[in-house]
Amino acid sequence: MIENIESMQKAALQVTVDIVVFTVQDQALKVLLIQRGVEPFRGQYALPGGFVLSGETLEEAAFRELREETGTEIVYLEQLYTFGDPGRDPRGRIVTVAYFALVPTDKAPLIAGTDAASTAWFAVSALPALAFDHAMIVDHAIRRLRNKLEYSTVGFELLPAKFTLSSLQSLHEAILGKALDKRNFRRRIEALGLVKPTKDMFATGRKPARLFSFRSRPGS
Amino acid sequence: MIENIESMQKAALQVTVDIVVFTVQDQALKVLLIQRGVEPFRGQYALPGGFVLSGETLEEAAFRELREETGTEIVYLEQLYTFGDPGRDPRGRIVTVAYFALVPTDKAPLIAGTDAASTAWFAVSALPALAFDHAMIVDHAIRRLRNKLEYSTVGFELLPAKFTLSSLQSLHEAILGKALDKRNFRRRIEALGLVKPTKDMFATGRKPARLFSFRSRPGS
DNA sequence: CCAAAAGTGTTAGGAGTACACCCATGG
DNA sequence: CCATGGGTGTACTCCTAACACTTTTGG
Repeated sequence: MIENIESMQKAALQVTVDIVVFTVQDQALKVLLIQRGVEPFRGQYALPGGFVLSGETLEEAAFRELREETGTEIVYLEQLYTFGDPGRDPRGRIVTVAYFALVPTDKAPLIAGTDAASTAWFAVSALPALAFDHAMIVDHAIRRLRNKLEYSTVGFELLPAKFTLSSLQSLHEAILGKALDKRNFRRRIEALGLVKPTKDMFATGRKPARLFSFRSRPGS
Repeated sequence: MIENIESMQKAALQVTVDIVVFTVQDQALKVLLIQRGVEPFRGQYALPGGFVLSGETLEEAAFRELREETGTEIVYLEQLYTFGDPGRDPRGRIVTVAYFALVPTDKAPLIAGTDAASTAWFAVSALPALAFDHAMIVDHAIRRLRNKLEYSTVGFELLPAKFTLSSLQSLHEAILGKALDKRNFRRRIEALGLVKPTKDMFATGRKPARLFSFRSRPGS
């Protein structure tokens, strides 16, 4: 730790949070981006984010920026990694704490945005050029999300309260970018015990599908 | 991202790095701590660390602080988590990027320290009270280390260039804090293919033990 | 010859993967 | 009646975990 005020001053830096917000729409994993209205990188897309205020935690800053910039209702937020190379921002030394967030498909706003020129969802398979080092941040976030899906339950948060197993499967397929075996998928989900059948059916295609919901706590 | 200089200034914070340095000595997982010479928390132990300078990356800051404060030769460094709650440091708003590091047993200095009052290794099972929120940071680091040991090769870095399988096993046991089955452990290590036998034997106890070394690249 | 650590195989259970057919419904 | 997505079971492989005895050496 530091031993005197002088070196503390010397080291004062800017701290931001940037959030990689994911949702799944039309069978594709998508990221929320904002088109910048000012230099640098004017006109290019960037992650939502902004400076951390003195009285708030890093998480609070992330929530606040999302609210202000996109009006998005987040259901999951997790710290990702901190990027702090000098030169990552042409305006000066800025350290950013990156988060990743999930929004349920049915709550993902098509547009919003208060202080940002324009916000839009982009499929991760077709991202535009990104400002700063945001391409690297998005890349980290995608890897983390895919990774977590294999050993945890992250991703469940992207669905509405009641859902079919087929929709859960296609959600996983969209995130992972590959097809999954139906029987193995259902067996694994059942073994996790995090989901329970409801009385309701969903009548979309031909045969009605059972709707499931999340079990809040483990145990029956 | 931010849109004007004014709010940038408003948000200027202090950024530090803190490093949880692990080694294994005497069958115990240990952490390097420094006794603070100044207020706040004067006399209490804290993690090595300090402020990030304007021209260096976060990693470089971590390496520099370790060199300056402890003279320790690190073989592994990984970013852990960023802690930034207001109030975590009584001197003001300080965001710290925590790292965890590993030092080989044979290179862990018993003492060192240039600008710190006194440095010492503490077994994680018997830590003193720590300054700031450092207890929480150490806790995160231990969980991460134990976790990584089960699905990766982190921890190998703690051994000298040539080592016996028994010493590798007791290293793992010290980190995990539990006993492992000798045959299963050897089978798993062999399956990983990261280790190869050398011609040398080690004659400590009664029956001499084969010395192994790391294979730098996968393949024969 | 004995104490102490080195070294070595087999079996059982669980998790993941590959694979194909019948069912219920709306049009 | 048929097209469409819903729903189900079995066999194989691989990884993990439990478990005990023989070998080599120094004293």
